[in-house]
Amino acid sequence: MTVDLSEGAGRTVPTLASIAERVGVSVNTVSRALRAPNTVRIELRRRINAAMEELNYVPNRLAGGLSGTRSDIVGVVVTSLYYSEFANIIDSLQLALLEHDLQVMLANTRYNADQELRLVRSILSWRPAAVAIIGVDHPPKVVELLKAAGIPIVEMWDTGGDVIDTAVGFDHASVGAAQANHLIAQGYRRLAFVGSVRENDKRAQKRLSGLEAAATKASLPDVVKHTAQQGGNPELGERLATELLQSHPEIDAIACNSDVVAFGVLRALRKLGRRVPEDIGVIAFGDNEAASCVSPSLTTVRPDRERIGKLTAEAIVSRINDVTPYTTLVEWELIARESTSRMPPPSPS
Amino acid sequence: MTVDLSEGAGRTVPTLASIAERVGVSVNTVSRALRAPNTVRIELRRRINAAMEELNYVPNRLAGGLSGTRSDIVGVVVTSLYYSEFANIIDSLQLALLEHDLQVMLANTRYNADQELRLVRSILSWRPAAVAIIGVDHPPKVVELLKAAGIPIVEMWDTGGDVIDTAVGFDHASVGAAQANHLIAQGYRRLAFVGSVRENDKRAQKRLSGLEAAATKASLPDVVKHTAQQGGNPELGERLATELLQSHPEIDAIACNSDVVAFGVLRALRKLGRRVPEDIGVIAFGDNEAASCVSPSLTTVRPDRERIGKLTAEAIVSRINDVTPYTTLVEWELIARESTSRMPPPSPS
DNA sequence: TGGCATAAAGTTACCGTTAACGCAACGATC
DNA sequence: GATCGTTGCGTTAACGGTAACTTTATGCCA
Repeated sequence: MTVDLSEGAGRTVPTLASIAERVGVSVNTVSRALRAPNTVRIELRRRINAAMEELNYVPNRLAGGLSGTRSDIVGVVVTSLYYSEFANIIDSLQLALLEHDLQVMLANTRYNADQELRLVRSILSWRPAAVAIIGVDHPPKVVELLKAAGIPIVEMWDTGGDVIDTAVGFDHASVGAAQANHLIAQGYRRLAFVGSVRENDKRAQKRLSGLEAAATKASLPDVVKHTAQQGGNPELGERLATELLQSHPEIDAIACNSDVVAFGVLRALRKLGRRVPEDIGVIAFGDNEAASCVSPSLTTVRPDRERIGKLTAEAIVSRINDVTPYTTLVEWELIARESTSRMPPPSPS
Repeated sequence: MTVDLSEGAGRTVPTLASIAERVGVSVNTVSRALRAPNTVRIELRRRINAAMEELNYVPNRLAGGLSGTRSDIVGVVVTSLYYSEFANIIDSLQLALLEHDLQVMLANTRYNADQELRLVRSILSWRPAAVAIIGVDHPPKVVELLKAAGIPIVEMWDTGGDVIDTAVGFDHASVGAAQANHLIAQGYRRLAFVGSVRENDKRAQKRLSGLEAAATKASLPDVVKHTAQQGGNPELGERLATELLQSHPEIDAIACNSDVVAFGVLRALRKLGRRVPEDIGVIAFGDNEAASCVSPSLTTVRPDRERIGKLTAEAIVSRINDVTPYTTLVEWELIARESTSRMPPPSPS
């Protein structure tokens, strides 16, 4: 069970004390040379740095975090890592946090509420300086723990409802409404919704609700839903679309919960001989990197993931510096492409 | 600069001592109730657990890690988080580590060697139980630090060369060779290579070398290379392919460093009126989720990312338990699709 | 030249947990 | 009934830093 320290690595990992001894100063002086260099004589500082370099000293942040007041860890809790759904958020978040010497500790709940509780607990046990978490809907116990931690909590991706502390995201219901309205404007009337809508994916549910509300408002027939609990992928989209059109051949537009599912939907429609966008329109959500490259190119909604990551980092730093909690709305954009372009573009009169 | 503890959270975070006091036992007994429950009387244990529940106790792993011998952190160093290149590896790695209560601490070097050194140092400062890192080619100082840490180091994605400790990956040169051989078998002769090949992306360089070696071996003319240092995306692929065919119209096959770049290459070819696969073949690497959904569907190489993540977790656990270092070769698969299917499939005689 | 602010280094007391050790109470053994 | 191994819990000393405080050396000014 012990970690292997074989082949000559028998010597122990250097500590502040090793450095201090070697240079002939107290431990605290070495610590100061790191934290507050200008309180140590320049010449002594140089000798200390040389010793650190020589011994390959790496500070022990466990000890630092325990002793000091700062911990430098930011817990990041996402619901999925699959495909690029949240990877780009983590990417830009991590880059921005790096400038403040904050380290990302990652957890992935896979849309599982029990797992979420366990992982949040686990993250908190590292006494992070802040926690960034996907979504604003969490089990009560999770909310309780996060609140009790007394650290900044930034909820990402979604907004609205009971924000624990600070939020950086957008309103998913209005995304759904925009999807419906775009389809309607393009002349589609019999809408369907297809994709992976997991029990704990409140965002997907909100988008669907927004879509349905807009359809109702436009006096359209009820949106036909055909969803699954499993994760979204092209194969799922292909299957769901095939089944959907078998039972509901009248459908003339399919909104997909994600681009990846839409890719499969497009494939199904091709196999079924339904022309897109003439016979059926397809709209999705996510702006996958391939959305503009499939044919027909996919109309979708592009949330600005890089910006969410960057703004989340800013929010974390602000909150650590005692700025009051706030909510930031992040822009998203409906990108109309071939898969829904039934109407000729308005004449530029 | 201090963390906000506003609105009634004035009370301090509970510690083992709080629990101990409340139950009327020593701190160590509470600690034991967590670590070795069967050394504490069942009735007492129940009271301790009740107190923990009531106070929302979350153990402080900084303290635990400092005091004990175990640290429960696994540092994961990747070169990119963009798109799904490594996200799925992290995903399956994290899931597998979870079973052993190991927490992922993430760092992203963005193919920057200086950043890699800084991040490895930062990760090591958390005294992780192990480090998983993309690639087997690292700056000397990084290797030195990782070796000196005296913990299991698992290098992922690539193999060969000087492995620090343990590796889980595949040989990228043979991927390149397979790509070339597939193109050749399909009747293509004038090969080109296109994509993002960053200075620190040794894997891309190895694939390219393998491709060139195979082309040379088959007595083909030199592979025409048109690469960029920036990250790969469809726009890059579109630009590079357009430029390539302007200067080298004789090219009849393009190997791409990544699927995402290939998506743009396909778009460029469509715009240029070159038929794929008849006039030009396109092969890529990565098996992006959309590869089977673009048209023509993309021939590509699929590395088994889930398996790499899973096997890396296994390697970490094995190494922590003192199993000797080893290297695992992970399978990859060339998936022939429409973009290179110039030859009729061999008759099944 | 004495007095005092200031700079530079040392002392000491934690931070919250684990691990080694100690010790009392108890049942089994001969 | 003295000996001995268990069981169950308490005591104490780290772990490697940080921060508050103290001490010593130095310079400056009246």
